[in-house]
Amino acid sequence: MVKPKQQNEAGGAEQRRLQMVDIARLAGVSVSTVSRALNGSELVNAETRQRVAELARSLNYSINFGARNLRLQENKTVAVVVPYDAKSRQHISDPFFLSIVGSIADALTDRGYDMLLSRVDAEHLDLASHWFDSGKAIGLVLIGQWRHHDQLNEMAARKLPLVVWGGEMPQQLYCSVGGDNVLGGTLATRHLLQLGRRRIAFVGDAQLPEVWLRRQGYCQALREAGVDIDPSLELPAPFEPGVASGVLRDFCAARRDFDAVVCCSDVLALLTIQALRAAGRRVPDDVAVIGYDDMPLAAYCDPPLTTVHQPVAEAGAELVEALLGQLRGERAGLRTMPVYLKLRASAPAAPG
Amino acid sequence: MVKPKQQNEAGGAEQRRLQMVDIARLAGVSVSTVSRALNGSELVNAETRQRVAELARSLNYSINFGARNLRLQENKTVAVVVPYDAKSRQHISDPFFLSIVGSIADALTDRGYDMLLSRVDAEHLDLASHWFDSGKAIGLVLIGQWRHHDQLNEMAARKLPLVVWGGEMPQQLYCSVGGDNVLGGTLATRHLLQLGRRRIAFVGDAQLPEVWLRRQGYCQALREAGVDIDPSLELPAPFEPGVASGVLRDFCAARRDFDAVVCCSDVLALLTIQALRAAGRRVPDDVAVIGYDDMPLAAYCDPPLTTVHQPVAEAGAELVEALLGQLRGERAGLRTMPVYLKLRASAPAAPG
DNA sequence: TTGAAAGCGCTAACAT
DNA sequence: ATGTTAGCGCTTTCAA
Repeated sequence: MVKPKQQNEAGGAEQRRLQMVDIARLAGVSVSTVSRALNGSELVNAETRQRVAELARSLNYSINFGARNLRLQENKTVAVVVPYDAKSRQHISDPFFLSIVGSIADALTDRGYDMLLSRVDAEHLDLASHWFDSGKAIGLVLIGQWRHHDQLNEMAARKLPLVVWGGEMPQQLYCSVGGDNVLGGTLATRHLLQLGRRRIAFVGDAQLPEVWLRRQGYCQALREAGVDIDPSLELPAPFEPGVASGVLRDFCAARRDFDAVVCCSDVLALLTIQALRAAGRRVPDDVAVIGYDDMPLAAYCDPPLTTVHQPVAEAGAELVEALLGQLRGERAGLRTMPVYLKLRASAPAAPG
Repeated sequence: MVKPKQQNEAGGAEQRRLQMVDIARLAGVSVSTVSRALNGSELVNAETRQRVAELARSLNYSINFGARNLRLQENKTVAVVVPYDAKSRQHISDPFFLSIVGSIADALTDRGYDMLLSRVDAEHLDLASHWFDSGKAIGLVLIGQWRHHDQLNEMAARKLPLVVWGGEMPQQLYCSVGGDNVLGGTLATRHLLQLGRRRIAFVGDAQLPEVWLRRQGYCQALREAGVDIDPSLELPAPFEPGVASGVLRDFCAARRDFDAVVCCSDVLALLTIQALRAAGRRVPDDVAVIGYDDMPLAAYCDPPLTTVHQPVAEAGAELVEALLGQLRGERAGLRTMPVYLKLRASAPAAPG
């Protein structure tokens, strides 16, 4: 026989956690009746139901979900995983990712799900599958594809319930939800062209699918306008401020032959503005700058950022719906959400 | 008899999840042996242990933690709860809170715990106890006290394993971990006084314990310097940018009789700078501004923010240690961590 | 060294 | 309308 250790025996801080059998005894009914009452079953006498419910509430009893889930073979927990760069030991602190997480939290709560939040080395996204394999979560939401489209495809092939925030890539087997990155890149670039700028730099690491797509949009807008694409104006800065800051300063110190910049995040835009000023150039007069994400702070920087607005609030709901759809057995589709350009002072509406 | 529904029968997307009995059958041993092998028990033959472990790994088997926890009466999940303002429907998007959450996530992961993240109405912090009552989490970390010191005290009285990020208040029964708010307020104010400023405004909602303590520090520094405290220079702006922005613009439009501002967050500092500029005043020449938190972006604003640095990275570890200590039965103590002033351009080192 | 069996807290089929 | 009972996947005592 077994006598598992009671949790808090050490400090005696805690009395044994209440369970159904306690409520049953106090109410003078069987455990099944308590279970039924608490689950609002019609099978139990209304008066009894009332009495049991009140007793439970007054004693602060709340059902043991571990046991319930085991019995029911169900689980209402979703793992949300934020990749981080293990090499640079930099944690993702970009406000955009954090906003997305918040938005997912809301969407899950609305639907009665719990959210397990964790980080994973961006080089081993597949380690995230452990949440599912161990039964701790019924599915995964991954924030960003990073450099491992391949791993994500393998995870999908393994039939892992998975949704990724990111862009649509060729040969993609996994379900993704993301903003329209190509459009975002185009809108930003087109606006700068309309301002009369012709030497437009692009800041972002095109190894990342989302950035790669934005770059497509950037190139497309340049071609439309008959402006030559100059690869030397492309700066592969990572999202981490610590690294990007140096890269940008070097670039701005070395070159003055550009009059606008498209950045792949608002934080990068901020860093770019700093670097430009350090190099003695004015924003937006000498160089217009456009960010990406429209983070809450974007309106409050100086100058306020013109930026591509991403639908953060809707994103959480979309991601969660996509995951739950998959669990219902629906085909895992891709979803691209609209984005728009938010005009502010860093690249104003009127030329000059 | 019972036949619980299998999870993914609908789409047929998923095969039955592997369990110990499957491994046992394939390895030609009993379930107990598999259990022992996987837990590295000395009781099982080294060769068998090896074989079972390899089999499990090759099949991507991973133990069902729900069942294990039920059997063992243990749980390695901690709930982290971020309050939000239900009235204004504003979610906390302050980078500082999100950084703290990240730091807690790391600390929990290091110690082998999982993190359940959720939000709660700041008016009903006590609802967070549901995570514990339901057995979903062994304890709670709450980010901020907000206006409900009382509720937190009640939760502690109920013997809920709870740690709160926040300040030390009189009559406090619950365990808190926080930066030294009084010191932070003092350091900021003292620095402004050293710059020769005498009319120093204070921006923050003193109904919140942390802000209240910072205000103590502010008042103390003023008294030290023999400067009168002018209550009309105290502006009770909330942390939500949407609301605070308007309040600050009105204030800066109406008054020019101040030459410095102590803000209770970096976001508030940013908003203050915006409002000052809109009113035609220069930062730091006309008005020096000091923020609070030292969020990652603080160095990259314009001007870069002089701010009170909070020990975010250490905070996660402290919070988690405090919680685990409580679970071990140790006295729930209060912990105040050092802060320091990070000098940047919004209130520079040298006067004038 | 291994297996059989009990039981963690809960739900539901089956009895009454 | 309520009680009895089996069993969800696991660990561990007990027996061999």
